[in-house]
Amino acid sequence: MKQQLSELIQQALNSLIAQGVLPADSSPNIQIDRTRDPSHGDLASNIALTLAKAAGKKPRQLAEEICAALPESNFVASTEVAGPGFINFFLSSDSSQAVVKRILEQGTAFGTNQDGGGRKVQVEFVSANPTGPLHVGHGRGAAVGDSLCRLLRASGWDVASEFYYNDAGAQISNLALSVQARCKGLEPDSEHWPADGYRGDYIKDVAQAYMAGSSVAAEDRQVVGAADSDDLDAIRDFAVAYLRREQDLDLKAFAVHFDRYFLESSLYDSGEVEATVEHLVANGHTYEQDGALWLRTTDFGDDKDRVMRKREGGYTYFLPDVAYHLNKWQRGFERVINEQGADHHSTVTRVRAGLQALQKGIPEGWPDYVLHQMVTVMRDGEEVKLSKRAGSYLTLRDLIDEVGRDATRYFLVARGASSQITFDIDLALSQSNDNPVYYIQYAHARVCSMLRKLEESGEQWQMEAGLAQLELLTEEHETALLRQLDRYPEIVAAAARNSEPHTVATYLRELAADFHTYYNAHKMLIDDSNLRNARLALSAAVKQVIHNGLDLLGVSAPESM
RNA sequence: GCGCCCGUAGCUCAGUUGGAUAGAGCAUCCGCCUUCUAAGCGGAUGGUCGGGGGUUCGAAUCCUCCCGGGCGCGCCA
Repeated sequence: MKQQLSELIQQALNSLIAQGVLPADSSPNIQIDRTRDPSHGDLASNIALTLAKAAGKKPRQLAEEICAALPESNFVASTEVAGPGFINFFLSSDSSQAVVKRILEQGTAFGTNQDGGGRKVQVEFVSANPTGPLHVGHGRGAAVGDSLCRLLRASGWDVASEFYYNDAGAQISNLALSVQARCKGLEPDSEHWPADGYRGDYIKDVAQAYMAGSSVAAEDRQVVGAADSDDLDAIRDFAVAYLRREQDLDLKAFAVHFDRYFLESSLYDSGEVEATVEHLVANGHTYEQDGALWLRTTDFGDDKDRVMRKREGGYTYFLPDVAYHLNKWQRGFERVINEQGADHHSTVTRVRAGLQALQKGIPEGWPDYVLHQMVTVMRDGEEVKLSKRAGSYLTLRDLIDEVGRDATRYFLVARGASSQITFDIDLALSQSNDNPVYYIQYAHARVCSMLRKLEESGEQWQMEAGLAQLELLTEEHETALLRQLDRYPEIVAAAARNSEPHTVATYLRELAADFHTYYNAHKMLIDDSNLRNARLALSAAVKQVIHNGLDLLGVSAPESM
């Protein structure tokens, strides 16, 4: 619709240029917005405001001339000049009602677009190390990242989701030592407890399973406990598998799927870490100091240089990070989005700098990052502290068990990633209006309920008849809904383009509100079958869009509540 | 001290990427169930968009300087 309007305006501008009203070199990008206020029409353009100066005319006068030059069109009912010089477009009722037909014909495909053009994009998210269960912060990453994948898929991208985890560094050593300590019967208070050990009770569970010779099957591996408290390698392998399985269960409960789990250790096994070092050295961006090997990342925008190889010989996490991203690039992902907690934001410039130092033609701003801020969890009016090493530990699965998957996902994805959020368990548990997800789902269930009710009375909703009678939808609440429905494809496209899934949640809240208002103002199961079929067609369209939108958020659309 | 994020109604947050009179939910107050699910609807109250400058036809939005909060600033990840 915007596209068509844009063409109309362009034609008008062309004829004004031909008349000499506008300078020949004026080629503005034509901006068209949806109006906030229906009295301003359906769409509006500020074109006259931006061109007024070049034309040497007052904006309103120029707007009048543009309106006069607009070609006839069957989808614009009228235009008017308003305010400082906006051109407001009122769509014909035919064209605004047609959205219902498009929705019902396209079904789940309505709202999708081809912006991605089949190009490959990779989304990396969660990427928690296997040192403990997933917490609410990971949940936010999972909700945002998975929704992002769904949005990109809906926008024509070839999406690959990936979970990267460190199974080679110091944290894993600490994990192994902690489990070993538990195997030997030590408690965290003991003087022999490992210095940076993990103190949580779940470590005891791991140790018990290991000593019992349990078999553990994770998404990407299977391990049997060796029951030998002196075999640290066996303990490590078992602990990693055990905690990986726990995370698998967390993610499954959250309905989040990954196409691939990428192990840091594989970068060592394949020699990619070593090759990356050699390449950086060969490029002359490194130097030795204090017995360590440094990369001069300050040449690429970092605020200080970074150590790649420690004095004692091992690599820092930074180097495998660079090797990993080179690996992504070489796999052909021209677009990569890393969804992470903002507490790791310092890696952004570092990784990009490392990639630039490789001189492989990787674009400067590659990859993209979506950083989510912290989640504070409240219970009984008090903050729940989430320390992995301390005792009390609220896991993502606890939360899902307590408040439900839909509410948890919705809450974590409904707000902009860059704002800190408070997850109030009591509020989420209250099953009241405080849970907007129910409000949206209820709108969906209401439509289902009406259709059921109609069938129970021996009637059927006739879609074709409804679509043939859309002209009957002239009530104010109906035109408001039509306007709202028409926005949906733009919402999806913008959310995917800007990596902002929360805008879909905001939109669905508004759509549901418009529907509830409509539902209360007008009766749909009426004797007049033409009007009934038309109203049910509109309602079914709302149902479809809510279904599609909730699916993008990973939230279910129940038929009854 | 340096870097990134944030500051919008009493509370939680939106704000269509610079547009017209700044919105929603919760809370408070007043109404609506013999009518398709009241997990709903209607109305009222509530704001110097943290503050000062600047950019322009036009700023919550962009620039700058302050104030306040969060997170980083390891040869941890």
